Amino acid sequence: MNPDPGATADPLAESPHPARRARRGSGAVTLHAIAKLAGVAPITASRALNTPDQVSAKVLQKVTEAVASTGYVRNHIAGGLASTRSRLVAAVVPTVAGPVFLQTVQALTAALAEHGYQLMLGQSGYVDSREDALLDAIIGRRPDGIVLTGILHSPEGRKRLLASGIPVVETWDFTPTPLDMLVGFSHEDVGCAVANYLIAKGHRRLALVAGDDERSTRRLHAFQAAAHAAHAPPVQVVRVPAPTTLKSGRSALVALLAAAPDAPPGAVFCSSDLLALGVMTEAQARGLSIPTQLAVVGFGDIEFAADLHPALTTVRIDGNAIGRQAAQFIVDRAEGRGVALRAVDVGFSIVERDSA
Amino acid sequence: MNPDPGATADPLAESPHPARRARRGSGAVTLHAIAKLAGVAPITASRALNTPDQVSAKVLQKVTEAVASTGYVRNHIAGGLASTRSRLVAAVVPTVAGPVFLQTVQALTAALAEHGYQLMLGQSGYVDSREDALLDAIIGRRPDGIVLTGILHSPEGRKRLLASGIPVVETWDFTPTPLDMLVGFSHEDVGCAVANYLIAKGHRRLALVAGDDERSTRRLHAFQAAAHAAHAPPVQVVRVPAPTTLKSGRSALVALLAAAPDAPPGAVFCSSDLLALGVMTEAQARGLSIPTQLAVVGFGDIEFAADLHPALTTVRIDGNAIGRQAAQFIVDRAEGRGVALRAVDVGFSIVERDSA
DNA sequence: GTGAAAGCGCTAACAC
DNA sequence: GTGTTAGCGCTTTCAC
Repeated sequence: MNPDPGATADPLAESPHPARRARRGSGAVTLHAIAKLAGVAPITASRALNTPDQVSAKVLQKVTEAVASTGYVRNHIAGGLASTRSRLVAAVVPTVAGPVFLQTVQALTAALAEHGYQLMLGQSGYVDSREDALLDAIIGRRPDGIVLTGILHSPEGRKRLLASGIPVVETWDFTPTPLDMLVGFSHEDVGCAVANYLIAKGHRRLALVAGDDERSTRRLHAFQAAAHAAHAPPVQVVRVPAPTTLKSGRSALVALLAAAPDAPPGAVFCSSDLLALGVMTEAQARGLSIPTQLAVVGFGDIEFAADLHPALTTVRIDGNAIGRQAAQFIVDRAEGRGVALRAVDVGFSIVERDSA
Repeated sequence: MNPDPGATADPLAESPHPARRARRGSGAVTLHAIAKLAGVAPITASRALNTPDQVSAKVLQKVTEAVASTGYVRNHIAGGLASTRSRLVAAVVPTVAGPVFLQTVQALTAALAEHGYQLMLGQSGYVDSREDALLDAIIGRRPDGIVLTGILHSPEGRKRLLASGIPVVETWDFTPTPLDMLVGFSHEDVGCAVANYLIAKGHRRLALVAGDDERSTRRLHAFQAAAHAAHAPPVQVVRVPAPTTLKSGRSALVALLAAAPDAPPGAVFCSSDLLALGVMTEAQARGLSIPTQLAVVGFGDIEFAADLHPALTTVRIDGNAIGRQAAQFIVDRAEGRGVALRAVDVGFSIVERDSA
């Protein structure tokens, strides 16, 4: 495999021990070999790679050459053990398949990579049982930080996380009692803002289609409260199982129409853009005109929301900003920088397009 | 932080060295502490955790109790260094934001977790420059395997991967010259099959909207060849930049219609479902009826393809199977099991719905 | 600016 | 079935 022998093999041959045990090792080039090639101590080679300005130019050059000639790639596993800094960060999502957290994961991965950190991905699923095993698997890798997106169900799990001493960033929410650090926004404010937006547009008969997860529920309650405060009639509600799909959006509109044939809603707020697309699809299939007969507002500002027909009015969350800020929090903490700020509210905005 | 002192602190106090250096360690409970608590040697505690049937029931119980009482979580970093098996697997995708590889990543993550492996995620982006740095970051973590989805641009990178000796699985393709292991399907066969399908449906004027990536190009060529073989008129082609979007699908249909106002295509094959949704959206906006005036075929069978209106006819790839098989390959290799098979063709199927 | 020694926490190899 | 020993490959501490 290695077309360049000689250079890498010899330095190890003159080991002082007269062959006691045969321990295999990985066979890869080690920092020791680099040091020998460069004629310096291992620690000096280490410094040349990690903190180049702590060594002389001559040493730096020799080490660099040795690295280039051998194709050495440093072993972060060993480094992590010695320094108790793995430069690994874990992200936990319910599932990667959903479109919601993708942008966050993408931004997180990219931002971490810039600082030399690597992302580990864990899926908590929608079942509690897996969560504990996942947490053990993660903590066992001693990441320098854990980013939580979506909820962590078990209180047991929260305890374990806390006990591990690993920095934690919770995202996509803005709870009053964070585990550690927090990057998110208020779901209550979203529900309230959308209700007021629709009411300001002249709508009275409001409806809401929402997943049965906790965050959607919070938006729902705030939405209802705002409608009530504006003296609008009671909000017509349909809950669908999470994760939300286009299909459940279609069914939800059917249910909505069937429930009140005489007084159909004039506007509906969906707890995801996919749900909204489902509502729009069903409306179109039934010849219901949007936004004239039914106004639709989504949530998430999915990539293609602007290009739908009609273009979807929705709530935009800056998933990118969340990912970047989460990365920043963890890197700062790992680097030992004292962070004054522990919670960031990235807010949201209602993107007004054609569907409402 | 830890509300349960006493149990964990004492065993370490009687260290034989009269305090020479102060090395801090992580402060977490170690296997040594567990062993002391259970009254056995560290290696025995290790065996109790890793290979429980190699120890007596009594020892197993004592160790289990010690683990429970201290909340011990084993350090995989240290274990990985000692055993040269990190139980980490890297997956490289162009970007997590695209819907294409999500199912694969999800299945991969889940399947690996079942075997005690954890996924590291790397984004190669659409720029070559990042690739080398990413590869170094990955190899430096000494994963037990690397799963490649989407193309690896640089031949330099391929060389590095090979030299690292890490098992590699390439996915979503079936090339004749794999780096190592392979799970995918033939893009040529897809292009050919779709062309024949449309022709069998009586279509003659075929069009194709495709991303400018390599795989789409291969489908494109096969599609053209099959159309030509069936004596159909030349295929009308529009290329769009990768990653494909709903928006570019809309523009593509505009371009298609503008290019041949007198002889519009009767059927169009899109290189992604998102593109197909864009074409359908634009068609609907223009009052063009699908499938009567224009038949549309997508690629990928995105989650909501069946629920669109009209339901989208598309090419289904079993991303789940790809992810699971890739995990199997890597676990088998890591476990030292000789694998006879090194390449699996998962095939594809045309899912006939209403749009074509 | 450079180095020697020790050891991070675990497991492979060899005993018994 | 269990223990002893050495050491994975790196970085920390302390010393020059």
